[in-house]
This record gives sequence, C-alpha cells and structure tokens, in this order.
Amino acid sequence: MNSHPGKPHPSGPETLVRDILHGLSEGRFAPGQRLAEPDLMARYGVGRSTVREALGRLAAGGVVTLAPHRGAHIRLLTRRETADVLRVSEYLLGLAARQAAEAVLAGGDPSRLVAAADAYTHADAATESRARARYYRALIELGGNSELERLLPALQVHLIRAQLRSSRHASAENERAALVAAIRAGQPGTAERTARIPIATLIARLDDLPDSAFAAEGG
Amino acid sequence: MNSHPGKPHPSGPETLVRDILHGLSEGRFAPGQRLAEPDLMARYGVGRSTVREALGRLAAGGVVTLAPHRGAHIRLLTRRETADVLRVSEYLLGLAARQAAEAVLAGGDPSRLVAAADAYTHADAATESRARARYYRALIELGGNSELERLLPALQVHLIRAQLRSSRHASAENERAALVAAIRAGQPGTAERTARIPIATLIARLDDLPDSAFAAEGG
DNA sequence: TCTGACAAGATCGTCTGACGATTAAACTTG
DNA sequence: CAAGTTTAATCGTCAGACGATCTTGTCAGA
Repeated sequence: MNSHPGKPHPSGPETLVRDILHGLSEGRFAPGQRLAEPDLMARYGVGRSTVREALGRLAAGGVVTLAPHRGAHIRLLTRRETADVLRVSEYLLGLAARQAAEAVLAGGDPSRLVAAADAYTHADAATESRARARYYRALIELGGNSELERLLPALQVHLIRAQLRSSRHASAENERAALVAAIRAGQPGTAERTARIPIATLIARLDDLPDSAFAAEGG
Repeated sequence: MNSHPGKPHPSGPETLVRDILHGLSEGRFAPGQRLAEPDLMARYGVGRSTVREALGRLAAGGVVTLAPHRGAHIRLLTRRETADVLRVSEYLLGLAARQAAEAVLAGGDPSRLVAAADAYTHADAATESRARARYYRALIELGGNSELERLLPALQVHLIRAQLRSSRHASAENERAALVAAIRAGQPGTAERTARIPIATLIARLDDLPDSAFAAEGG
C-alpha cells in the first residue's frame, strides 16, 4: 500500500500514539477516518496488542472513538461537542494561567514560557502547530499542576483543530502578549481572564463555520 | 471454562473497571496497592488482554499508575497532587454548575438534579458515596457538556477519596442547597461560585491531614 | 555482622495464532 | 427493485511463548 519506511518497530505503543497524534496535526489523518487494526498492524509492523493498546490510549484521550465491533475512527466532533470541548479548555487554560502567575509570585521562572510564546509568534505555517503545543506546555509546566499536565495534551488536539479551521484574528498575538505579561507580573486574576479570551472568541466563532466542518448533529 | 464462584465473565473489561472502581469506594482496594496482572486474571477469570485493557483504562482515568515492568498500582497521590486534582475539579465543577444553570434558563428540567441532591442529603453512611456520585452525574447531565461527562467520572474518584478523609463540615449541606437553588433559579454566576466553594474548602483543609494520608512527597 | 555482587524467579511488554460473535457487504430471490 | 440470506471482514477475548526487566534471596568478602 503506502510506504512508511522510517518506522520499523523501535518501541511500544507510544510510537503509534505519537505518530497518529502528530499525523493528525499535519493532515495525514483526517477526522472521521477509519483506523482498522489490521491496517495499522501492517503499517507500523507491530502486533495487535500494540495497536490495540495505542488505540485504547487515543480513545481515552478522546482523540478516537472506539465503537464495539465497528472499529476505531478518528473522532469527529459535532458542533455542540466542539463547543463543549472548547468550553472545558477555556476553564482549564484559565486555571493554568492563574497557577502560572501564582508560580511566578512564588519565585517561579517564566523564561521558558516567554521563549515559547516568542517562538510561537514568529513561527511560520509549517512550525506553527508545534510551536503552539510547546507554548501551551510551557504555560502548564510553569503552573506545575500535575493534573493539568495529564489532561491538557488531549484537549490540545481538539483545540488545535478548532483553531486551524477558524480564521485567525489579528488580536490573537496581542492577547497572548498580554497573557504572558500578566503571568510575568504575577497577576493571577488578570492572567486567568486573559487566557480565557481567545478560546471564548473561538467558541463564539464556531457558528460562522459551515456544517461540513463538523460531524452530523444526529440524535 | 472455569466455573469458579464469584465473578463469571458476563462481559468485557468494563466489568473489571467497574468492580475496581466500585471496590475502591468501599475500601476493598487501597491506594498504593499493587494490581498484578496474573492476580487479576485469576481473580476475575479473564485473559490477559482483558486485564490489560482494563488497567489501561483505569490508568487513563488517573486511577491507577502503570510503571513499566513494575506493574500497576492504585494511584496514591501526594499532597500536592491531591491539591492539583481538586483544583481542576473545582474549576470543572464550577463550569458544570454554570452550564446547568444556563440549561435551566434554556428550559432544561432540574428535577433529576433536585431529586439526586435530596437523596444525597438523606443518605446514610452506606449509600453516601453512591448518592454523591449520582448527584454529580445529575449536575453534569443537566448542563449537558459532553466533555465534562467524559472527564468527570475520573475526577470523582479522587474527589470522593479526598472527601472521605476530610471530616465533613456542617455547612456542606447548606452549600449544596444553595447551589441547587441557584441552578433552579437559572443564575449561572452564582451557581458557578457556589459550586466551587466546597472544593476550595477541601483544598484548604488538606493541610490539616496527616502525611500518612498521602504518598511520599519524594522528588 | 554488614555490604555488595550474582543468580533465580516473577512480571511485564509484545508477538503469534485461534475461535466465536457481530457487523458490513455481496448476492440471491420474489 | 426490495427484502432476506449468505460471505467476508473485523472485532473481542483467550492461550501460549519469548526476551527484557525488575525484585528478591543467597553467598562471598570486608
């Protein structure tokens, strides 16, 4: 079929998860696409256990849906579900920002976050999604909330997808700058509020997107 | 095959997950306890695939930790991690309450929530944890946020454990009543704030608990 | 007696192969 | 051309196997 020469069987399911996640960012996998076990076995040269394990993790993270006897599909969200995910992200990111600011107050070092934000702002189309991920990670690590660290990677996937579809608005960079400033200044309240703005904006814009961007709203 | 008493094999890993989760509430499994695969295989009369799948899901939900080649243990949180989990729960539950109130404004029916809250208040020690779980579920279902529905069950486990350890304070029931009232009245802001109070209180009280209630804070 | 290296045992991670169950697709009939 | 039936493709789970890795117990040397 296709040629995936670079991936023999270096190690575990982590590789699969990573590659699929990564491949999602760059369009190699499309939402709604089927992920059949035999196919993945062949493609990555691993056994069913490994494939299954990987799919399980992806499903747990909400990236794929696992319908009994009907296989795994890359999760395609309805408009409603997208809004729900974003809403949760909004709150969680707000918390992350707050805790980052609190961490700075407690003597934490925001330099990595600043660098990541900077890199993100100057990223081109090719490196953008990666830079964004790094930025979020830096934000969360500064706050040091282990639970957020566990949770947010999964949300990121959807966040990024939503942002990809939505035309970016000019003020985004300013908002980000304001957020970083608030965190550096150790202002939890401001940081939280500022962090939420972009996502709230995103949610508001969801209505502008065509139905084709979402799964059928079926009941 | 085996006709051993206890647990036949009615269906999949879901059974395992449920029983372990359930057993956690009633002390049948203790935090930190080892969960060896061969042991579980024998205990539930299922194959390794099934055990592994179940452990994977529990790990994804943050209920057990899965150390490579060192087996699965029921996750034991450090004081810090507990605070982190509760912090996230605080925000998420706040969001849930807000959305529940919004749902009522939009014509949603809060009767199930009211009933669950009532049942929880009148529950005795035996039915308490179950009633609490139902109450949370009703709250989230009223809000209708699919992502919260996906996320919160995992948080509940830790929430409940934390609450179990912390002596309950008298005002808890009043706070709950206030929350339900705010939701019924369709006051999102009040609902959100009210929902967060009990958890914030819990976090504040974490310092009163002895070190023995947590995993070693080791680096 | 205490400490550290080594050997034995228990588990884990992953693979291969197999079998019934369930779903989706192809085909046969009115 | 619609509806029921047969086939093929998967999935869920089990069983057995093998190397890798962690744990534990033993034994020699300080």
